[in-house]
Amino acid sequence: MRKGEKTRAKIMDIAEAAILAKGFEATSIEEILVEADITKSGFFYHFPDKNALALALLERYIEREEALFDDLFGRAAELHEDPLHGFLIGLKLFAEMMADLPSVHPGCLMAVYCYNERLYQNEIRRLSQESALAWRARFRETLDEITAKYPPKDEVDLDALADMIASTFEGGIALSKIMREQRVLPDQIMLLRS
Amino acid sequence: MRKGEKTRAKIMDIAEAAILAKGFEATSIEEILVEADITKSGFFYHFPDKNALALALLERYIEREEALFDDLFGRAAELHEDPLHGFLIGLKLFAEMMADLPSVHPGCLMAVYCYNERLYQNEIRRLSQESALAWRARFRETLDEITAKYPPKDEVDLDALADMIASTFEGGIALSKIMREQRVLPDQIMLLRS
DNA sequence: AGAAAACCGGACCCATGGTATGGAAACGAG
DNA sequence: CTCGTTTCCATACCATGGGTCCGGTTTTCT
Repeated sequence: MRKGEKTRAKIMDIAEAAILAKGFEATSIEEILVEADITKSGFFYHFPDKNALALALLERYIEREEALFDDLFGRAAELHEDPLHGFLIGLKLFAEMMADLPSVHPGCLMAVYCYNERLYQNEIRRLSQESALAWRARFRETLDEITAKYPPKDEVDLDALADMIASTFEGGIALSKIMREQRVLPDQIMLLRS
Repeated sequence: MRKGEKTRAKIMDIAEAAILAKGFEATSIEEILVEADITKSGFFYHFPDKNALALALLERYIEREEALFDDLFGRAAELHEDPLHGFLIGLKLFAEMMADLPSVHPGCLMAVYCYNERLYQNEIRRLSQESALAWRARFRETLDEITAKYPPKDEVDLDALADMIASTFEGGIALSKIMREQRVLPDQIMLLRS
């Protein structure tokens, strides 16, 4: 029982790195087998097909990201009582984390899939959409707290503002990758703070 | 000479739509042949391989986008003498255009390629990077004009600010696609104006 | 010890990208 | 009208990669 999960995790680690680096279809099962030192049968024992792998990766990715942000903004909230300042600290922590990456951000799995969307993967599309809505809800909550204390001068669509945060991440990651400049993403996050 | 270019354009039109909808690798040459009503030989007469098609598409895409923005912000600048207001009008025009699309934005080719980057496509990576730098330069120029007239209160990195515009587009497009909500992109652009 | 879990081996199928060759229409310039 | 170039078509073929099948073997847990 334990061994199987270890192999499964190994496959997923290798696959995730390769997929973020090269794209989903460009990552062959064959190369995963070689790196994981298993056989084709071994792979298909864990995953019925490549899509199942993609789905499992997405699920794990979303879980991890949410855990990361829970931790990050949780710590930030502890550091500062005020919701606005807590939020700003959280963003700063995140920007620093991104700036500390060994190279440019490896990429967002959701974006990879959204730009590779094959029709038959509707489960993946659903999960992505659901996750994006969760992000909106998460930041919306924070924004509600903030605006309760600091009413904005003029009317703003809080949902759109919440989306702006996730959008900045996605855009920053994409631009970072395209320009091959690591600074872009953290810069964008810091700009968002203003 | 003329016939050939027509066929070539036809192939590219079909391919672009399919690639934006499904991704690069998910778009088979076969389906393009069927839709364009040509044979395999016909295809490979125009493009040595699939990568050449990808490259040609990217080149055309970048040209079109630049022409579009030249036109958009050119018209906006004519409408208003002031650089800041001209710029804001340009953004609004763009947001309206995006909101008027029949469905969600089909996607950005650069993003598709950046999330599908195979090692051997360095020409594509180079072109994307170059184009992104051109966007930065373009908006940087506008920002220079604006800040010359309206000096910002506090120090800002104008390059990062210029990147923010492209980043908002990329992020907005990605989120639009992921959430399958058309409003997201224009909303983000309008938010950028503030 | 014995059942279940976690693989290995290898043969096989099919879709897809790509090559090679030998032509046949279509078209433009002289 | 003709001749060469451009623009394709037809067919056969190859390699790679996803995926199936199935029988066997080792590991692990109870």
